[in-house]
Amino acid sequence: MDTPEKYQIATPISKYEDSPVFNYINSLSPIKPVKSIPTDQTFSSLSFASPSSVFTSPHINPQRESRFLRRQQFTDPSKPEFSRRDNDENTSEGVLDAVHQLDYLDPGSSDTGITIDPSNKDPKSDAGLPQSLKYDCTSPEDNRIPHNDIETETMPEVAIRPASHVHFVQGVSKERRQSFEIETELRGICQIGESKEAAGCDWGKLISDDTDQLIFDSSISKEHSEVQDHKTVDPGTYSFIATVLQLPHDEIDDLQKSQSMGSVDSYEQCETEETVTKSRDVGEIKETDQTPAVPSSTLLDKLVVSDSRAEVDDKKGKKCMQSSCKLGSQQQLSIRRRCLLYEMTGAHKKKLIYNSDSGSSASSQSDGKVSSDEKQFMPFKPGNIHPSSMLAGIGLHLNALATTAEDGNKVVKHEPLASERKPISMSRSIPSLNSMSLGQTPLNKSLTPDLLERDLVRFDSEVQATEDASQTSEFGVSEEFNHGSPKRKRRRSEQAAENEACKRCNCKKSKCLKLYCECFAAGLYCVEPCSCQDCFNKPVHEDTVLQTRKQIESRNPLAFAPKVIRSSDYVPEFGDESNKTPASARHKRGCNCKKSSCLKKYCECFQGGVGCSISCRCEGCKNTFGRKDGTEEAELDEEETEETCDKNSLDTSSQYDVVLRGEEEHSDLVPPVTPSSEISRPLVQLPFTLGGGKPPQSSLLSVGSSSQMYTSQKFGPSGFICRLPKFEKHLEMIPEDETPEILQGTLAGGVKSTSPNSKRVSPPHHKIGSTRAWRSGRKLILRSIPSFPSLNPCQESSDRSPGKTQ
DNA sequence: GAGTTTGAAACT
DNA sequence: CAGTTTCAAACTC
Repeated sequence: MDTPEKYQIATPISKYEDSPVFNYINSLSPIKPVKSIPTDQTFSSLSFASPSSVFTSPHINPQRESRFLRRQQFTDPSKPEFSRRDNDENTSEGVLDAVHQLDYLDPGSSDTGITIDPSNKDPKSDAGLPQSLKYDCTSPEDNRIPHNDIETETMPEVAIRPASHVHFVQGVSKERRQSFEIETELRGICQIGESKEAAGCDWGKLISDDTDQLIFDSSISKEHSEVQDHKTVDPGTYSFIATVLQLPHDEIDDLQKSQSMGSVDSYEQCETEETVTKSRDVGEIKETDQTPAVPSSTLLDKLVVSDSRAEVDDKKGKKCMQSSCKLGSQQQLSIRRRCLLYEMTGAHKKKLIYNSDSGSSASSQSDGKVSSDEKQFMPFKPGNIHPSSMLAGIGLHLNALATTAEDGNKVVKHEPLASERKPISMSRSIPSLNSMSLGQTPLNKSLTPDLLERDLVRFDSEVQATEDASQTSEFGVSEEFNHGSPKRKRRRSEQAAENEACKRCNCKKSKCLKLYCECFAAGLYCVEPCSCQDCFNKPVHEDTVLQTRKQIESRNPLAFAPKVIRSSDYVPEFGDESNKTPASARHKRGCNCKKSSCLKKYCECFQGGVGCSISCRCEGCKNTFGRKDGTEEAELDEEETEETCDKNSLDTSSQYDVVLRGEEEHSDLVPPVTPSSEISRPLVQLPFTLGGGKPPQSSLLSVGSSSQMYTSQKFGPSGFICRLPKFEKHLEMIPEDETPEILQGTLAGGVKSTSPNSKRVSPPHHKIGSTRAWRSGRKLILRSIPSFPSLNPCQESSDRSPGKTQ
């Protein structure tokens, strides 16, 4: 083992050295290069920029870097790929990966006795790297010197990154696919390095590098002042770094704690502690820098952190496991992961799941228990529902999201309402956790789809808010950002409840066994209030209902999925609930309105409180929530979709700038979005048809497909691009989740802003790593992406369906 | 509450 | 995949 590891280690190092970055560093003076900052041009270059160019012109990169870095950071969670992509870039990720790897190794190693490694690492890392990191964060000035050195190194890396980013975006899906392998390799390398004590050093370097990069980025993005960089460094970066650095600490702490604690409890504690530590870091960061951008960045960071955390948690969890009892079965580990993830996203989700599964009772659980319960439960249900999957599910079913997002509070409320109606439980059939999570969740869940559609937006926003809150809380930052107004949530929930309560069908010929029937479509049994005739949608005819459902699903797996899809994760940044507005959601299929101008409930988009998207084939769209052209809702009123398109085309250049801005601005941006603000919106339109067709698996769609769907949706709307223009102007921020996707989509799709009217530009349904998509937080979208597809070619649109690119 | 309009769902 | 029919909600009166 050791020998090979050493070799590997060497390789990584060599990579770094070999990497253009290194050369770069060597050639360049370490001093901050530069931050020439952001010239929008860079963006253009970015879009076009080939990696090589990047290498050649570090300066340019730096500019990008700031933004990109942030983005990357945001994306980081998902990014393992990035790291892989560019080994050089890996610094931050690499660290994380290393940590993960360590964790991974740990379990196995633990048996072998390797377990020691982690401890070793931790101490080292703590002593060496972490401190340095903290140092940096706290006192940038002091650190400067080191930073400078580091920066020099990072610079090159950063420069590289931009290119990688572009590629990444485009080829995310592919990369993700491959990312596994790459990650494994990287991890292996990192692990090796770590395993060696050199790892400690490496770690330190890595961390320092990361920090530097981050700092650098921030500095670049914000200002020329290099020194300030330290101060200004994005909280996010800090947090990110901190998280990275913390990992070791956390691990150590966790180990200690876990040892003291024991099994599950230790887990929780570990997590909490981690969160605390993170929060601390965050706090430090905040203290150091609280630039306006901070909030957003912090949020992003949080997201990222959360991701990292998830990883860390996993690690910790594993460690805890080992230390405690070695509960150690992989299952347990998986459970923990899940738990962690859930926690990250928010307990509410967990609750929802519970609720759905167990029924109302579960949902009612007091918060106090919830945590424990959740964890316990989590394993069961979700088992299927992996966090990612959950998200996916959520994405699929807004309903589910709504319910989940809302958490116990809402859930409780809703359930009663729903309770009246019995959801059609596919459970028996089962398999279905997946299905459940995906489309069918609604059934189990008391929540009616109606709510979903109608209230989805609300819920979504709420959910996001809750998620944010949860995340923030974890970080400790929540206070600042959390604005989540429980009140609003409650209102929404109540409203939703009302809606549900009111829901009833009036079917006469369909026997309530077709999607015409709202009850059936919602996965609910008809109830008294329904005035349907010859209704078969009753528990008595359960078999019939289930069969029918299956048939329908076989035709269209997403038939029972919520029609309105929310961007899911996009977590509104600080309390901007405004972001949560319905706008964030999109109708999965899009409407086909011709006479209603999408201003009446005939329009499903309008009904769902979401704006029309590219996927819509509506004519004369005036959807107040957002036009299909991409105009954001608020703006929508004006219509002129075409204009938007034109703008888009024009914007391309400007977009770049905007995009860049997004990073910082978005923080500020916090779009006050009215409900209409689509910023938050995911743009997503579900391509729905995964491949134009319907995925074969009906109920099974579930997780996998669902997740995919979800992601794809996000990506899907190539039209997205069209919106960009406005976005740029109005919203610069885009949820990370979306952004990457969007970017991908845009890149891949090449945007076809050209035909706003074009009725549906079929979004590429790529299913990029679904899991990641929801994950974290938001990333700023690089709006910079020019509408021109031309860029795409570089980017490997190949990943994405070529169709999009057009 | 009846009739009309509308667009999704279902069918061919 | 496109066109048509069926259906039930949304809307109007």
